[in-house]
Amino acid sequence: MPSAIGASVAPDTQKRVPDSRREILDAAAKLFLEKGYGDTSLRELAARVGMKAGSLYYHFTSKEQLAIEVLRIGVDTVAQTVRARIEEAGPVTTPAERVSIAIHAHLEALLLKSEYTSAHIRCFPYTPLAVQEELRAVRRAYEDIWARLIDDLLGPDRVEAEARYLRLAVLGALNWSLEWFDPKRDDAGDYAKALEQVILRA
Amino acid sequence: MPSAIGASVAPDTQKRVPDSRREILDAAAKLFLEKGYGDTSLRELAARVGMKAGSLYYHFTSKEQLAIEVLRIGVDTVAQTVRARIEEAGPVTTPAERVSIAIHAHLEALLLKSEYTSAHIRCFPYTPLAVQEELRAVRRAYEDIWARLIDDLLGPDRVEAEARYLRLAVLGALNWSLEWFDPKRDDAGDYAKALEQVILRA
DNA sequence: TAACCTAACTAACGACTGTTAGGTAACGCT
DNA sequence: AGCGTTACCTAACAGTCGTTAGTTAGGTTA
Repeated sequence: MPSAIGASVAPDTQKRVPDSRREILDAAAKLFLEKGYGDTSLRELAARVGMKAGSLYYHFTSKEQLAIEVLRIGVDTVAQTVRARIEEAGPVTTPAERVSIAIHAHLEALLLKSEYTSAHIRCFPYTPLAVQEELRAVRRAYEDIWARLIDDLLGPDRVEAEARYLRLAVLGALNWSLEWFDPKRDDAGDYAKALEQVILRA
Repeated sequence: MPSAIGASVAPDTQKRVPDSRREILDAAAKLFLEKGYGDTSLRELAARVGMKAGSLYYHFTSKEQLAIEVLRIGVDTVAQTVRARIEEAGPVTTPAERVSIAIHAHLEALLLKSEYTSAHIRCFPYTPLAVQEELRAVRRAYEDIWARLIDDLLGPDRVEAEARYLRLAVLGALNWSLEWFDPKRDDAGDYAKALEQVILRA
């Protein structure tokens, strides 16, 4: 009776096995976000997923490797979110429209969607140098998306240094929201709109 | 020969005694800035001022108290810098001029003047709750300066929520500069001017 | 059934943490 | 000359850290 077995398997196809690895990554992202890298202990992390500290080493070779993986997912998430939203808007958008879309998408990933992204933004600077090295490429790739967006916005007779400062100002206004955003009080979309208004007047 | 003694004392009046307490605070600010609160060890801090860890307890009652003192100096410095610059400009300034002055002053304190201020900005969120509690009032006082500045800029028919978002966006763009500012490449005044241009178009 | 793999466990290592108690030189004041 | 204070030291406490070695129960495959 293979059909009966097949039928009984069908309803819960995607995670018959409790995916411990993903659970660890999820919990690590949350802990890194709320405590930072150095103050996150593997024992507390293990406890949150119902394990002992030593068992984590079955899934990851070291705390640094774990951090690399978490923070990489963080950048990838926000980068893919922004790219996807711009793609969805079609090929005939103005530079200003694309900047607006990117602002909304960045905040969506940072504040609503991904603890990985917020963990990255918050604790990257206090991570061991080996971790920072490992993430340089992915971070650079995401920065380049914004460099392109801002360059298009300012047009061909922009001053390069000013474009850079504008980009960093926008990213600062976006990322700093982690420090004050309160879901009970604030709305990510509202803030995106406010920010978009300020920027799209130049 | 009291006059001779008096003359010999005069040249070095202000710090005949090497002010260890201030040296510790200075070194702590630097360490908090580069490593964060949790990863700053009292032994390394002591080593930087030529002491042993236990000796720090002659000057401070705990690591938390030390952090409170460092971070408080950080806010006080930036608040006094901003207030002083606005004061210097005289009583007949426009709201836009005052915002411009505040932007320059905030960046001056954050990036050039005070490791205390940058230490505060960078590691406040990862500080023990007791420390955060202790600093709530001073932080609030500085926020209020900016709330006033932005309110004046937007005028009486502003929307309260939008004023708040604008204020947080500006402070985000300012504070985030800690993450990318490189004295060899960047100029704090230039960034201030770029930022001022973006903001004073609304 | 025997061999192997998976996913966890326990127990311990050495290093490091903030903190405290007690000791000790050097100094100013009486 | 002696006393008290200042500003440090040494040594240790109890606890935590990341990490490793060795073990074990349950499932899969030969």
